Parts: sequence; C-alpha cells; structure tokens
Amino acid sequence: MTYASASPDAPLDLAFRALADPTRRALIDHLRDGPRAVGELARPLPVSRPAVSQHLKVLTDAGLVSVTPMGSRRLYRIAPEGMAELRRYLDGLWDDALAAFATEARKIGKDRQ
Amino acid sequence: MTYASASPDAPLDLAFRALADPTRRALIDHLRDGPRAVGELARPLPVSRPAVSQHLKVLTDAGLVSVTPMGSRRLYRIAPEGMAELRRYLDGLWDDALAAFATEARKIGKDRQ
DNA sequence: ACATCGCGTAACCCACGACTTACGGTAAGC
DNA sequence: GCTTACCGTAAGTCGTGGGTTACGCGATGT
Repeated sequence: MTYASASPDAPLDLAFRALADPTRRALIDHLRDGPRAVGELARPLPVSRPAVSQHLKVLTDAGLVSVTPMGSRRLYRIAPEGMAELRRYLDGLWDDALAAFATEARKIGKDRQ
Repeated sequence: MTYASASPDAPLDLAFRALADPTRRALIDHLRDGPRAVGELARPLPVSRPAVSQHLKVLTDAGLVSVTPMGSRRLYRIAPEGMAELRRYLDGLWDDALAAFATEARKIGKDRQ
C-alpha cells in the first residue's frame, strides 16, 4: 500500500530532502535542547548566516521546525508532528519487510518439501 | 547528545540522502512485498534500467537494501537493519523535542509566577 | 559454439541546490 | 530620530547528482 511516493512535493519528499543535508541535520541537532535564534544557530556552523536562514526555510517548509517571532528575533524549534510522519513511514517499511521475509521463508520451506 | 552528524559519509547521511530521491523511494515501495530483479523494478518506472541500477547502488551503499545474485539475475530486497538506525534517530529527536517543550513550559510557568 | 538475456559501469550532459555577497526591512537602545 | 542588532530575500557562481546512450561481461538456452 501507499505506493507512488514519487510526487516531488509530497510531505514525505520534503521531509526526507530536508534531512538529507548534513548542515540541516546539524541545525536540528542544535534545536534538540530548546528553541534557538538564527544567529545563535549560525555561530558554531561553518556557513554564513543567510545560508542558515535558507536551510531553516527548507526545514519549515518540510514541517520539521516551526518559527515564532520574538520581538526582533525569530525563535526556531522542532515540530514533532513532522517527524511523526517519517516514523510512520519507516514503521510501515519495517513491517512490510518483515512480512515479506516471512512469506518468502514459508515459500522456500514449501519448495523444499 | 549525538551532536555533529555533519560527516557526509556517515551512515545516517547516506540513508537520508538515499531516501531523499522519489525514484529511490518508489523502488523501496516496490520491494515492500518481496525481492525483485532489476528489470522487474525498472519496467513500471519512467526511467531507464541503468538509472535503476545506479539508484539501487545508492540504496545498497546506504544499507537500506541487500543483493543476492540468483543465477544471471540479481535479487534486491529491503534490509531492515538499515531502517532501524533511522528509526532510532527519529525516536531520539522525538524524545528530545518533547523534553525541550516540557522544560520550556515549566520555565514559562515559573516566570509567570 | 553462438545468440540472447540480464545486469553493471563508463562517459557525457544538464538541471538543481548549496553557498556567497549585497541589499532592505523591522525592533530595540541611546 | 538615528544608529545598531537581527533577520529575510535577491542575484550570481559553482559543484554535485540524476538522466541518458554505449559498451562489456557472465549466465542461459538452443
């Protein structure tokens, strides 16, 4: 089930593409212990601040982080609902793969009879 | 914890980059119900067979699928161990995000006193 | 032995994405 | 009001990755 995840703008696609970049995963790892502003996130990273802004836009478009303007700054935080979808997808893969293994093993056993 | 996932050849990076492509996710979706050969996988897809071969190489390098030569053909199947790592990563994100929310909510409550 | 099938690899082309610098706009501080 | 922080967006460059065709190799069948 749930075939044809080939639409390039599907939420799953946006999420996986967002997490494919190491800089963006580093940003998410920094957001693990609480909300952060852009300059705060950019300081330890080896890229410029505008680059971080662009990465954060990709992450928000993917639904993985959320923004809340706090005065002159913008606080980014992890959006757990976005990752729930990824977990569901991987759980489904896991289950189907195990089921396929089971039926295949059963078929081999029957052939061996 | 588990900071600095910025190494471009780390297993997590290979796995996310592999799943970032819609064609590769379509391949995995076709492998959900059992092992398949390359030509069998390429037929319903809108790309050529060599392209499918290259995608399968990316998936095997990421540890998400495994190959077993069957005579003249090569059977590809899902490798569940590869996805277990992704699930662990997402589970950790999930937990940390919820913990961050909790401490932040507690801090706000204390400020409001 | 020879033709055929199934597959991987090499070489090449083209599009996209990651990064930079430069600029503009809004909130806070003096 | 003016400056200074903080940030997003625009424009441009450059590397990488996904696509193709062409080719070569091992296994299958007649």
